[in-house]
Amino acid sequence: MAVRRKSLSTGDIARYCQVTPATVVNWIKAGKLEVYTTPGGQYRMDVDAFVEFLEKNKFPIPEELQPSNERRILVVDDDPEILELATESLAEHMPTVVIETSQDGYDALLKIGSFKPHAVVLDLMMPRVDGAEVCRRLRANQDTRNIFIVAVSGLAADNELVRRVKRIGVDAFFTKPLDLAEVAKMLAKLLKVPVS
Amino acid sequence: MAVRRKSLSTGDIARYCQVTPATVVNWIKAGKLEVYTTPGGQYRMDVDAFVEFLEKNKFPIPEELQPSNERRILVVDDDPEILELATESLAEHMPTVVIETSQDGYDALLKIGSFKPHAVVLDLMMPRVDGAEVCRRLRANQDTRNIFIVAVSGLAADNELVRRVKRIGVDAFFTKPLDLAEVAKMLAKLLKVPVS
DNA sequence: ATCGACTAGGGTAATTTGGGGG
DNA sequence: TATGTCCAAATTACCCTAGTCG
Repeated sequence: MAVRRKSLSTGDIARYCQVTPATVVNWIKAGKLEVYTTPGGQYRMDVDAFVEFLEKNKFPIPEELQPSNERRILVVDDDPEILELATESLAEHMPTVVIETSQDGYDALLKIGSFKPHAVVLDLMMPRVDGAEVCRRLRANQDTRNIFIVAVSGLAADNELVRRVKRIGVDAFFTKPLDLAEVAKMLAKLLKVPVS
Repeated sequence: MAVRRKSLSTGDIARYCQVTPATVVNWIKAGKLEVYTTPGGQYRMDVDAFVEFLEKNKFPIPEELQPSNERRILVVDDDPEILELATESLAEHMPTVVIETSQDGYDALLKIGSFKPHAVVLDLMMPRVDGAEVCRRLRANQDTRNIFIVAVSGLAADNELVRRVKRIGVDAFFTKPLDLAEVAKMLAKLLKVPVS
């Protein structure tokens, strides 16, 4: 089940059902879909209602909509020591999640594509890769825009890079040195998993 | 933009089985095909279920429905015009492969992770991302080291960047302007697919 | 006679295209 | 600016029924 997403647009539904958005609108106008509209006049559908609809019509249910408790987190930092500490701490606080790591931005992007994490803990100061740009790309990309981004930086909160990242819209921001218990708490809250 | 369909209509099935759509509907009504219906009342069949059906009935399985034989190519270039030209040309020369595109290095890395191409056509001169570094990372990573890399550059072959890339070990190198027929020939050879 | 597949027609569904506003 | 969405009209594809063929 998509963690972040609670409502779907016509485009989302269209992709899931392998039809065009126009067709979805037809369904809505024919009263076949239980939707509501935003003040701006756009249709939204509840994920649960959509899954129910899929089941009723024997549609194949996409993997990310199927109930599953697995949560995946990718931790990115170029310092292997921090990486290990963070991983251990997060694993201890959230025993149910699967954690992977990357030491640089290139590997992180590759892993995001294949590992499909629900959340990324991202050190913005990566060598040779622009952390803010990575955030922007993740938000711009259809397949990755629902990934929670927890940004980490050694810089102060009023730094230009940091401001840029916040404008992009990360879900949390921490400064080094990291309070790993706090990071774990935030991740647990975002992913709705138990924390210990 | 050869994108793989995940669901089939009666017309699609009819073409594959060399019968008329009406006959396919008969099969469906006789319960021989496992389908679902859109809210509008049109039949859809899952590709996997269809392949299973074909196997059970000893039908020959069309190339493009065999995921195991599927060959995927990712084309990366920041110039959308070149991207389109290249994609069209490659698709024409190698009708059986699936082609995806990226306009920049960040997206390329994400796509390599998720799309898992068998070959990458990589313009080395990407904005904000070091093309040679991407090559190096692909070669260093266990999951990506077997991806064929076809490097492309506007620079002459004795340039420093080019020498660096060649040292890393790409599978082919082309200079712009591209001879797309030659690129297709090389890719076909690397991937062992028929070329037309 | 029966069965499975094709044909033809009317009605419906889905896609395509282009334009406009958030 | 770029993306996603909404709408409407035109086009293509599909469903159903009844009838035909072998």
